[in-house]
Amino acid sequence: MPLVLNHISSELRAACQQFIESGGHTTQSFGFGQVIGQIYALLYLSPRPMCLDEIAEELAVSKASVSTCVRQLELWAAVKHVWVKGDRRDFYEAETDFKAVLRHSFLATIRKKLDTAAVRIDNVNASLEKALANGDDNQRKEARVIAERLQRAREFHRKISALLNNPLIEHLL
Amino acid sequence: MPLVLNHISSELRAACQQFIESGGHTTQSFGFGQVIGQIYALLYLSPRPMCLDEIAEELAVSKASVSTCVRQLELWAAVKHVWVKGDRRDFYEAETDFKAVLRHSFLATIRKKLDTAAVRIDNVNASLEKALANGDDNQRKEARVIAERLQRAREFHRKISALLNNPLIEHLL
DNA sequence: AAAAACGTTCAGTTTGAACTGAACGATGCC
DNA sequence: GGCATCGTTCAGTTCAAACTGAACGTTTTT
Repeated sequence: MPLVLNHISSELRAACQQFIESGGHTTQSFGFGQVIGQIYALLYLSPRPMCLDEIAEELAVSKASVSTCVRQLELWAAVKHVWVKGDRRDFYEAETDFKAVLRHSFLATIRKKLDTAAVRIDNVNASLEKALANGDDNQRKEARVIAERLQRAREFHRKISALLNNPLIEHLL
Repeated sequence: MPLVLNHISSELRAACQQFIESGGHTTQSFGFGQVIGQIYALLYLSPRPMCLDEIAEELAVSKASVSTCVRQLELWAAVKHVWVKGDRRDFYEAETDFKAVLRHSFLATIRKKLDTAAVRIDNVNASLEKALANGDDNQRKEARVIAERLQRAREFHRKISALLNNPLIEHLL
């Protein structure tokens, strides 16, 4: 059992496992799986880079999960690929700059969701214009009221996007 | 069929349904169900308060879902209870102040998740102190390194909490 | 060239949460 | 008092996403 955390005291090992479990719980509560948080927490505590098999064995999960999750973490810039000379296995270590991780993962995810929502609202607007053009007077009046509300929703959406892209936020961290 | 949106033109009705569907998709992508977003979108567009049965019929979902989701929306201050005199049914209308909704729903949810994460990290710290007290020299050295990393994680957590509670954010909206 | 090691992929399973349908208690109506 | 209406609750179902196990292609080793 080449467990990375094996040589440390049992109390410390328990603390690390709690931390890893906590990381898994956190990511799961945000809609990403729990394995992804466990992997990041493990790499964050590990004194040296780890390869897929080590991670899988340490966390007792399948290597398939580790493969996909590590790729996702790499997309988020949460882990970095590390080459160990003389070893063709892929080693990974955690990005300890939380701000960078947050920027590439959480905020990026929210931005993406908001963007798809914006596209959908645009489609609504298209339908709305047809309604404004075609209906009779009473219908146009109704349409104008709803158009106004949709306009407000769109404006709010714009404000949220601006807030997420505001560099001030990262300054506050 | 006492559908609220029935008297409007078919084009406008299509636009509303798209908007409702979009709302459902948005809330679902954030981990709340899709019904909750559909209900809010429907009430947001509705010119008059609606009762549970009307909502259920309009969205073609069970009244049980509407009951629980409306209660959740009420917790978030996203919908308001409205009494119609001479009618003992519960009517609801949408809170159109998006900032208030965001404050009570999304941000509150994130704060809550972060708090539970903090509690878990505190537990880790407790285990860590035992490790620092008990082990031999080498183990204490290891523990100090990990303790430092946990300290950084905790510090970052504190910053995030501060950011979420920073009134400046709501100012930016 | 054969075999072993490594990472990826994909179909299948598991799991957890959303959603439903039916039963229930409460409240107003006749 | 009997009956209908309304909202809630809870066990059961459905459904989607996470996760797994096995197969595959590629690269290295002997």
